[in-house]
Amino acid sequence: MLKIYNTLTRKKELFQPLVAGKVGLYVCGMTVYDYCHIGHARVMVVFDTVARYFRYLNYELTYVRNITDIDDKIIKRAFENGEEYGRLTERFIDAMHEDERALSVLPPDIEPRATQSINDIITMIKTLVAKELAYVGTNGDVFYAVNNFKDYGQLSGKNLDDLQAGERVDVDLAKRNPMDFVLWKMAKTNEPAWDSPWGSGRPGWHIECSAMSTCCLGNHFDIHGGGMDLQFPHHENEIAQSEGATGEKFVNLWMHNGFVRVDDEKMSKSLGNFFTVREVLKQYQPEIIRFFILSSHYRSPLNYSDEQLNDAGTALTRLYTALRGVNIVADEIVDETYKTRFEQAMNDDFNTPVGLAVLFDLARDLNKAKSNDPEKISILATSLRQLAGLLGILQNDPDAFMKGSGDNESDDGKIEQQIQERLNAKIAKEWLLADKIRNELKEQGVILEDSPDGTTSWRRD
RNA sequence: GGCUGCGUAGCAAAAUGGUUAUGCAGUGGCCUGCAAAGCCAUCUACGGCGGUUCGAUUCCGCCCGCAGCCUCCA
Repeated sequence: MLKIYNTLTRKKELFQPLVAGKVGLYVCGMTVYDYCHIGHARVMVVFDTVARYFRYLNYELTYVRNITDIDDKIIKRAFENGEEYGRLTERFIDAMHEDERALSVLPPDIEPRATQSINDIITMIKTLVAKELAYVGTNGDVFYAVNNFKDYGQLSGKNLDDLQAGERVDVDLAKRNPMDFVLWKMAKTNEPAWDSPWGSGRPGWHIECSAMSTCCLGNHFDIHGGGMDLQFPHHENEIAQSEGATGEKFVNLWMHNGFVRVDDEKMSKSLGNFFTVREVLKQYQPEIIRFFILSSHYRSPLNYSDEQLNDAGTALTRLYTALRGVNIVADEIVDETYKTRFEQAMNDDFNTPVGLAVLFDLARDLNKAKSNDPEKISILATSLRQLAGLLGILQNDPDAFMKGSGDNESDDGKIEQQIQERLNAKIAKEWLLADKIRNELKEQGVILEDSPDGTTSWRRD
């Protein structure tokens, strides 16, 4: 039985789909004016893992993740670059998809874009205006009137009276209430704009997600997710907009993932302490990043450091070492005990660290079977690979993983050649020469492992 | 000021009212020409103070510390 932590109730709840056997999942995606950083990678990997698990449980899943391709920062960046904003967003959407593929993140079923949803957005704003939940401010922008939505604050546990509006940012005098937020923003000269009943402008940030999610999944759907920082005001505002417009409950279950931190501080664009995915990929294999992300629970903070990434690499190598040289049989059944343990972990709010612990136990069993119980090797290896597949790891060829990527093949050839020389030295019992070759390779980050049958395998450290 | 959440061994990270997490690192052993990998064994824990309980790291209260949100942010 799958249990998921619901931010709305602050409790783990038994997951009950609105329609038996089906799940609608909406996740707030990226604003595309820069490369994805590790924090974005966490959202992608976490919800990809959630999606994989729903499918594994045989749910018919519709996974929607939007792209914010128009907003103030995009306009600003495009202006700075002297670039047309649409070109800028196309570039970064492509880059995002590249990063995604690298991290074995499967594409969502629907990837709606704000600029392609303008009609739906305008329709929703019209409804809100008609219901007096929205009004035109003194500057012509359309605002949402938070005072007229009685449940405002239900998700974040905030009380309108307790919020200190204006403490950190100037209150916009065009609004009736400082907490009111913009639905439609009037365009300045030369800004991208769309026609609307309120004049030429563009949608506010929050409204696009309300419009796109209800369009793709219906007025009322199962799960909405995103980063912790979106809880307030973004998701709170989405609830106000959607429930205000449709009169129906918006979302049953809210999932929020924790932040990636650097030196115990949130990784964010505004702090400038972020590492982009492509930057990190130069140093670490993509699977190591994925493993690193899944090694902590999705709601916990995740501290980014070289030490952590190196540990993740070592740990992953242990799993691949267990699989090395073992023949995986495609139609072999998965071991029931491990399968049950793994499912119990995942059923408990997607507890991937425990899931990984199960994989390590499995790997140890497999290593033992190699010397004790050859008949079990096949089922254990297959189980390891299949269960790991639910996390999107361990699907590569073990040798390919351990020999690393990105290095050219002539290097590999040279290494093989030196290994052969060392094997000859070993046969001649010239231990000094053999050790010298091994040390030289070690200097280059190549570790040799002799096996009992007289062959030598190697991996990159 | 208001609202969340967190504090576990050298590091990372889970679960749990009484019994082994797991990975890395350390120590001892097996294996090996020596290593590496692997296997076996083993040392380091639950921020502080009270309360509930036969028993609390686990539940409750208070305190201390940390992070996040209350502006855009995944």
